[in-house]
Amino acid sequence: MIQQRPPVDAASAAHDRVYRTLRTRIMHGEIGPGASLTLRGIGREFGVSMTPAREAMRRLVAEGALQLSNSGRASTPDLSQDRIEELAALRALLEVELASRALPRAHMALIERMHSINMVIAEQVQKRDAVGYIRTNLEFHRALYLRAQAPAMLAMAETVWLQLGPTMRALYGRLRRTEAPQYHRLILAALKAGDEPGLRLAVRSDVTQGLKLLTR
Amino acid sequence: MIQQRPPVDAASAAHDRVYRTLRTRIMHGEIGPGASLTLRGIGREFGVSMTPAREAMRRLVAEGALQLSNSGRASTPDLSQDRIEELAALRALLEVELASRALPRAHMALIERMHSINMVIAEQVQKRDAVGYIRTNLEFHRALYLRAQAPAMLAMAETVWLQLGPTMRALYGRLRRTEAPQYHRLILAALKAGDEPGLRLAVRSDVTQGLKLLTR
DNA sequence: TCCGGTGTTTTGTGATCACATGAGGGGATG
DNA sequence: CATCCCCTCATGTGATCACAAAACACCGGA
Repeated sequence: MIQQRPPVDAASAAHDRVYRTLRTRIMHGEIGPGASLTLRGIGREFGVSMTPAREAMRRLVAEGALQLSNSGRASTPDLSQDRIEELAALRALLEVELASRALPRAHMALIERMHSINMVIAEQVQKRDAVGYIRTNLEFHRALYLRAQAPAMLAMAETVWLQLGPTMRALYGRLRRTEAPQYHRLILAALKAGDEPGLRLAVRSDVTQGLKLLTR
Repeated sequence: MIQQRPPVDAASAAHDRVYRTLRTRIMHGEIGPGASLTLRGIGREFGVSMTPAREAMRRLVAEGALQLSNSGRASTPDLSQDRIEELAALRALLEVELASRALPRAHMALIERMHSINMVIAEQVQKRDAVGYIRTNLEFHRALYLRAQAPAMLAMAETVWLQLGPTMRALYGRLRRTEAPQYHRLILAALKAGDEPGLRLAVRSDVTQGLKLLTR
């Protein structure tokens, strides 16, 4: 079966489509830690050959979304506790700064949108929808950080999210919670009040709370 | 010419060798901003086919070391001033934290080694060796940050170095300086004294000094 | 029942090729 | 002399194949 499908630009190229799909899957915790991916398997799923599958995989490995065994096998990372703590510290470092930069640009429309996103989070927590919870939680944070006008910094934060994706899934899957994240309310209150120290503290607390549930 | 060279592991694979060589070249400023790379050109230089050249290029693009035009052409990034400021802020954020974490583990042997590295920097500044200066300067910082025992954080800092590589070259190439970086002495003094606030300030100053020379 | 060896299958790596597209150059026209 | 157009060549993309090595399953012996 010889098919030459000529994509017009990189955004619609096969390797990019594979990359974006897998990236979203991993970031949202749809794949558990330690799961292994094969080039031919990916190619079969997406209806492409090994070449674009390999490029997508390499890209994900470069971002830390996948790790390679010594023989070239790729799998989602199974993070050690030290690594989890380090990535949480990175999240705190980057996201506190992003929130602080976004604060002067956060108007009422944004705060209202974040509030409505938070409502969706509450629903998903009640429905025990772990993947939906992770996705909407990231959406909440990203809505704020986009206002920071700092694309490189946001990209780094997303890379950390990506590395934590499978672990977050495993964590929240074990977790039995019924209430929405408490610190999101603090974030919204600090945003309304224009309280920068309060915002920094609220973001830092929100980011590190998940870690505390794991370490104990 | 059909040759099948079977590498035993990923570290000795052709694509990895190409990747590491290009990465070092970009990080050290051996390639100016805006220079374009072609798959066949890379393959010709390294004696490999387009396949490993493409994998190396994708990896470098994922790390921000290269940027893609809308038609898939890769070139070293020509950063806007906003982006340069953002990356400098990221360096400050990450490296201050790395230095702070390394401080309790910085023994006399490390400080002496950093001092001798600083001597080499002084020589290279006098010889107007821009590439050597960048390389040795990074070695100075990395020697310290390795003690922080935070591999993910160090990897992020190196990613920022990588993105700034070509721009740094262009910057220091225009720069006419005769003395070694002043803030390195402050860093060493703070390390000897165990002075954490002083160390944070010294690292932040050292990281952001290059930016100031550009913005004015 | 558990362990080691052997043959088979799966998997990653790299080379090569066809194809469409974009870039660059040369010439004609204003 | 500048500008637009067309043609050619170079370049990225994706498919396919050969090969080696790792993983796996199976089986016999202790």
